[in-house]
Amino acid sequence: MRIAELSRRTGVPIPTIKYYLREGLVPAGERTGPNQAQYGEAHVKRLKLARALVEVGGLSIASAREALRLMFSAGLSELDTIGKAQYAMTPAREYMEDEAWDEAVAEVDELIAKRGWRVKPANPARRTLADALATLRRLDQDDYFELLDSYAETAERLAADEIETVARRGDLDSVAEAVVVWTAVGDTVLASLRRLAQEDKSTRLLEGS
Amino acid sequence: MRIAELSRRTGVPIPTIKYYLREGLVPAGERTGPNQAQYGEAHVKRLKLARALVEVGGLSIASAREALRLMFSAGLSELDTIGKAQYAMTPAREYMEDEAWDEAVAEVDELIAKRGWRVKPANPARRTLADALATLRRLDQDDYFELLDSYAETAERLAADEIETVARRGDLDSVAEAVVVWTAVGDTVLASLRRLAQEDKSTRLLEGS
DNA sequence: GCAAGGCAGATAGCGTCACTATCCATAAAA
DNA sequence: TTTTATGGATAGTGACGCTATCTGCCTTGC
Repeated sequence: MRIAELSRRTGVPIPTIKYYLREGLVPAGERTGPNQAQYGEAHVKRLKLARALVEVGGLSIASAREALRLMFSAGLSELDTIGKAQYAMTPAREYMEDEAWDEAVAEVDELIAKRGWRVKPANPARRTLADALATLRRLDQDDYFELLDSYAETAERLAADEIETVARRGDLDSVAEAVVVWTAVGDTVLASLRRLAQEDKSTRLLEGS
Repeated sequence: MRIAELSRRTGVPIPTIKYYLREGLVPAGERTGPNQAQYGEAHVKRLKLARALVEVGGLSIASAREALRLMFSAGLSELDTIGKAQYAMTPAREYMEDEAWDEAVAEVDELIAKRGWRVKPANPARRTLADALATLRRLDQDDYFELLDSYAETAERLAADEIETVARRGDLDSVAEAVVVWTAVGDTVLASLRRLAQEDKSTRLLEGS
């Protein structure tokens, strides 16, 4: 198919497709002439995937490219490729390194140890979590920390369900795809559900008083 | 205190404080002359709060302003103000309205009904969730939907814990503050914990095979 | 009392990001 | 044979979150 059909099938405007091609989110089509190329189903899929990561998952173009690259990399049989794809999805940030930060880092390490989680030191989620906890401390939201165990418990159960479900898929390619998509879009799903449940609970609470 | 100390206390550069003042994220100081103003503890707190919403919560300046405005609004005794503050934190987006979208909207309604959640139709999380589910459908990630109940269950338990903890606070101002901060920063905490737990579970799974 | 520096407020500028528009030579479609 | 579409290159756009500069005034240290 040509670019117009690719655009129609995915809902992505042609100039945007060209941009994604330039940025390497979508591989080039098969050239059939100086100014002609053919695209296939793989391109449709890849384009939909790229859009989902950027639009729903909120990834930057650079992060999405990296995640997609790892996801489709040949050495995917090396098992840590999937983990690296996850890492690529956490954008780097600068952290304010004060006492609250040191404390938060220690707290994260402790939590991981307590849960017996086996997590590499390089996992960027460690820093992101520490930053969030440090922020809460700086805002004197101390009672939030009572909830941390409950959060961790919850996260663990979710992860168990997710990994179990995804492991039922046969091929590794398909597993890698699911991990990336579920991570990116799953954040949104979970956050939305949490907001809905919060509204319900607070409505009931206020009604009872 | 003057602006230099405000900057020192919060770690926010002076030009940025001036920008936030212009944008209404932080109220003006008390004027003591044509070009002098005094800031107090309230300004320190408000500034830290604004920074947290923008940096950790990822809110736009406009969303943060709205959330802060509602959070400190006089009519906070009207109970739905807190809910509105939540709504302000979900950025608006455009949705692709195809069959997958209609299906997803119905799915969300069904889920809410099944759970017995009392949620206003205006809650923007409904649309956000529908969009995420529609995206997963378009990517043929059908097995994800097996997890939805588990996600909803999880979200409900989390919300129950959160509301219970926050309700222990005495004054409504403090409750409103916690709701906004916990919503914004809590998303990050939960997402990070989920990633950490995922790495653990997948490490164990791969090791066993 | 007086120079040096800080301050509020206004205005303009900057850098990044994710597109979007234009142009060209060529190729396909009507 | 017009007309439209295409790939690739290059340049432009608009939003966003700051950041820099300027001006007239005030505070501070000597």
